[in-house]
Amino acid sequence: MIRDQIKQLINIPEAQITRVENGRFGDYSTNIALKSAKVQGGNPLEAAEEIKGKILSAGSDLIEKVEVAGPGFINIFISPKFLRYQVKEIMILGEKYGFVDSGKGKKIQIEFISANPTGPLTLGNGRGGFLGDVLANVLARANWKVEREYYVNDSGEQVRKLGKTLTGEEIFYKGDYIEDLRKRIETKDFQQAGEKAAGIVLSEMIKPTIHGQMKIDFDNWFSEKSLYESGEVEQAIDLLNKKGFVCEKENAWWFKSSELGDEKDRVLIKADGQKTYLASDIAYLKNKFDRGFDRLVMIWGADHHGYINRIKAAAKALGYDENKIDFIIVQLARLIEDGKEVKMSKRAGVYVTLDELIEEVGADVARFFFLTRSPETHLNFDLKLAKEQSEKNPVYYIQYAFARISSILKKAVLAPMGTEVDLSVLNHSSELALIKYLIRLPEMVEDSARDLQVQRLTQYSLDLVRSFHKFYEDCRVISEDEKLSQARLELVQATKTVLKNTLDILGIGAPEKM
RNA sequence: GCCCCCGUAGCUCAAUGGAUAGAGCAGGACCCUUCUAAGGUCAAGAUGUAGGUUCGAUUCCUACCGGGGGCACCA
Repeated sequence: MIRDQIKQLINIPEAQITRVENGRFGDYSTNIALKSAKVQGGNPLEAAEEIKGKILSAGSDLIEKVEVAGPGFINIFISPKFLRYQVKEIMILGEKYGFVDSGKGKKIQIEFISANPTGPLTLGNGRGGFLGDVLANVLARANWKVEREYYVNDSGEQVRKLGKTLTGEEIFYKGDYIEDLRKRIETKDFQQAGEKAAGIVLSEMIKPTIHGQMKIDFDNWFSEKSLYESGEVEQAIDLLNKKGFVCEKENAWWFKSSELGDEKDRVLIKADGQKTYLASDIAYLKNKFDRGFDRLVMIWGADHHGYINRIKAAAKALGYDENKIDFIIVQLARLIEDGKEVKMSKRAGVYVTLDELIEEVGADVARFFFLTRSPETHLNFDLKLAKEQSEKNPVYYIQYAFARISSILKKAVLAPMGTEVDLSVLNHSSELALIKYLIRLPEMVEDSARDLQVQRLTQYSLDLVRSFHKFYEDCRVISEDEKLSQARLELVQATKTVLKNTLDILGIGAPEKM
């Protein structure tokens, strides 16, 4: 990676090399002189000049020039020669271009969606769902061994409520699917009815939406019920008890989580003998750690944020490192209709399902829509507007570039295999600018795997494609000039590779024709 | 009352403490006898308010004003 190569030239481990957006200040920049002057005293400009000298004396062909600017920035310009060489590199690596090794083969699990099997998936599930899927793709490219897991809450109160809704004892859920389930389930036992219905909802509603519409493949569907059947819930409570974190109060059994950073203690076993959701969740947490993951990612809706301290407390109580857990809280989506907010409620039957959304705008647009937004922002969702705007969506802008590329390559007569194409004729500013975007992919993967911010990748895909469109406008690829044509075709081919790899990470289709 | 998140252009969103705050949509002016005009070029347009830390703040801290969510022997 280029950042690492520059870092080696500077030879200061703590130096941060950042990519510069504005070409005037070079391609990469470091503020190490400003930082070190702050710590050690002295003039940052002098320190910067010293480092500049160090870089230049290394004589690397990576460097075009180095400038000291402003209060003490060191700006580094990459040489065209090096950029052209990167095109070759992309051609050689192909679909492997953009893989990095920051994960070092360690095991990570991402648990996401995990919606209760009591009804269809809705908007909010889309947000966490696409995020989790893309995160998994990114981490896999950063050499993490990734598992995608869906936790199925097929036990507990919500299943009983579903059962009661079906037997007519009490109405908790509404919607056409409830009528449908009622016809198919004969039993008057609400427990049985609930379990049977949950199974149907999972296999006939949730899974088809996830596989068929969202294009997500989970490695595991983990059943909450199985934790009860295997005795793991009991064992987890026993273990907590042995460690002294359980006490009895008012006929219920409590987890003394307040001793471990939670605001208050939490019930594990209710006075009526029922175990709470937290009890099985602690067993689930233990199960995850025991499976040997080096890192756990949990993607939850904002309504679960208060749960973080409980799970951290449980991790501590059981003797696990709570810092191995990354909680990602995605804010809820608000449904807007005719300019006004409509409160979504599964119980009242007011919601937009993911199936509806994807049918209206398509899977690619739906994905991109959610992925461009950082998880912590509150998003407004207007289905009507989404429908209108899907015609003019950024996804089409991106896919159009891919189609253009494919069209050029189809038309071109490529030099025979093994012919050495001379890229030194690539000198146009649009050509070099495009290469600068191509070589960012490995950085994007490394950064996103580190901070789990995947909206960066959608932004990148737009920047990359904009740069290509500009190149297309400025530089005719297939022309009389045979040498130039071949060089540009190579650049177009490299662009296709990088764009395809980027779209693969995002899970968005790359059409040859539009 | 306490805790978490958000407030950026008319609208929807970006921006590891950096330099001139970026896009798309909507609106304005241009560019097709040329590899896909679902494209390109130009102009216009924004950090809720008040302080603080810093060489430097959309970003960190404090207060305030708006909006969302959470504070169960629910999940």
